[in-house]
Amino acid sequence: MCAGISTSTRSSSIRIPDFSVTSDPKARLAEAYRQALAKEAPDHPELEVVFEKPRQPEHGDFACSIALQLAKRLKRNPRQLAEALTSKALAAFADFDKFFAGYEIAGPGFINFRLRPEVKLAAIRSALAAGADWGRATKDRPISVQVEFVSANPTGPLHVGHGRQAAIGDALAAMLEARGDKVTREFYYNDAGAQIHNLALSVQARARGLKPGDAGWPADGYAGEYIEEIARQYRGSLEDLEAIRRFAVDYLREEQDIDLREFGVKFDVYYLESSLYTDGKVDEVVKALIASGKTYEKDGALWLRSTEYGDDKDRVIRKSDGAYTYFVPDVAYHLTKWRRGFAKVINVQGTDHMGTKARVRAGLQALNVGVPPGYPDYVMHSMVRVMRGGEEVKISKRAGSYVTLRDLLDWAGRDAVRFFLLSRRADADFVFDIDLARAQTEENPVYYVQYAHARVCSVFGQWTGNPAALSSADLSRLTNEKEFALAQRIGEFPDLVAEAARELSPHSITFYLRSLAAEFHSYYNAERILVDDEALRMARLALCAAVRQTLASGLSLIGVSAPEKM
RNA sequence: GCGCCCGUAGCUCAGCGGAUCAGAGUAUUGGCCUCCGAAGCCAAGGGUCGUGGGUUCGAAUCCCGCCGGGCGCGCCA
Repeated sequence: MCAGISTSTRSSSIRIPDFSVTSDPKARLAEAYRQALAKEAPDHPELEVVFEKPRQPEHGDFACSIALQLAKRLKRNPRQLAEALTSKALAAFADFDKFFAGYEIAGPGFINFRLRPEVKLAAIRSALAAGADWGRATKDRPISVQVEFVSANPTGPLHVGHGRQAAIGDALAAMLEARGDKVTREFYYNDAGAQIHNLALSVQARARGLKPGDAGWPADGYAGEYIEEIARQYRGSLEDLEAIRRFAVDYLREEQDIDLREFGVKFDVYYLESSLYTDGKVDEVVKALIASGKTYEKDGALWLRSTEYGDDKDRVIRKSDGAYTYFVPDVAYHLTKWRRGFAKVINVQGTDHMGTKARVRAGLQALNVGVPPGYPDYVMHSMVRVMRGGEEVKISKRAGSYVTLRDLLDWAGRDAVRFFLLSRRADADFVFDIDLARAQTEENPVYYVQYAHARVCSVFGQWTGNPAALSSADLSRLTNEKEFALAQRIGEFPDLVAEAARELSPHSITFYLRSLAAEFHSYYNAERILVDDEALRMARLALCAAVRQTLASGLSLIGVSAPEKM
């Protein structure tokens, strides 16, 4: 929210203009127009006043099309309405001139506003004052949010899809934290059930000298090379399947942890599916579902009428052989999330788990314990294809049937992999070009952003002044358009983070960083920073310091390093 | 067959609560280092936004059909 309060004391020096304005002029403007609209058109409360930054700079800094929307409903001339709304709105906006250089009614009825340059430049002070907290916000009443991601079965190495999830989930968590919520990162292990049984059988078979395809090899056995490694290192009895299972699961969990550490992802909670059985939570859910009256017996199995809660078909709870389906622990697990007090839960999953969304929500609704209908949220991401040398890579030796996260890290490194995996919308198909990610000298977007940061650092490395003095630099010495644009871009950062967090779209951070880096590179080539004129030099250094802070803060949100040298 | 998602420049992709939306990067071509890092900058060419309708003064954006692609649709997890 717009705090609207400037806590900084007015400087006594008359040489320094007032840059301490922290009110959000856009919010003020929108509010003024909302009130004007309420007077002009009380019958149309559905109309929303939105100010946006026009694509083309000549259309000003903020633009609004409310007059056009209203004209349609009132069947009146949009330009006249724009004038009428504006005169009402500005009459109520006493210090308009303090923020804005002017406005115009353009085209069919757009209202365009131009900020005063010093308002744009004020972002520089804000960024410097905030330091590492730039872009962050605090909430009076933070909510408890859980982001569940990766959640790979301990049946093999992590694949590229898990990598995408790790990048997305960790960035989402960081963004939500930055906006003031309390975030828990959680990993759920499906360490019970048939797949784990297959894993144990596969390791046992390998240990007995069998290979995939041999007579006696388990029907759904795992063929990857890692099975052989596990079998080689297992020292216990080959008859003790339970011991083999435990060994294999521990081995693979450890291996996954190593990859995640290298990727820079840490989890607060690891939740084991098996604990849901040992704690009795699975039984509890079954009883609760039966008590709900929404179950029925058919063909020897127990079913839930999940279609009554938006699922596309009813689900089996207990199979005719007496065992529960995976549906039950899934619901039990999500019930624990609700009971653990997570007001908001975001599950990051691949689109191959599309079906679980309706199922889990339906199961929670059937329990009738007050869980909201849209709980939990899902961010579904599509699959990753890997290209190398102009060809698609489909398998790795180690995993057998898929490319691993480790392959990606070995080929391109953490920063490039993170940045790349976040440079697409989650639900967009994604082709990971290894050759591009490896390119250290050319067209690599990661280096483009990191280079901007290193460049700023390099400038500061050649300057011997006192950094503390930057905060009192005379910003009115900044007078060219590139400087205004850069400052304005910096000023957008907090809103951008808030918006990306709300929309659950970490990719917009990477796009923002590219724009910011581009504007800085352009500025750097056009103007010299370390000029002889000391006041101008200080002002430009202050701008550079704000750029550096914004790049560092943005990169940190997506888990990419901000190097001082490259 | 049903459900969800996706078709935007040669390639990889933004934009998609309509308007001021035809964009970025890359590739191609041509310029810029005696000067803070050329991993950079400046400029040019390149697309009837899959397709056909509809709503609208106005559609890449909303609605419907079709074509093409992905993922689901198990008493597997």
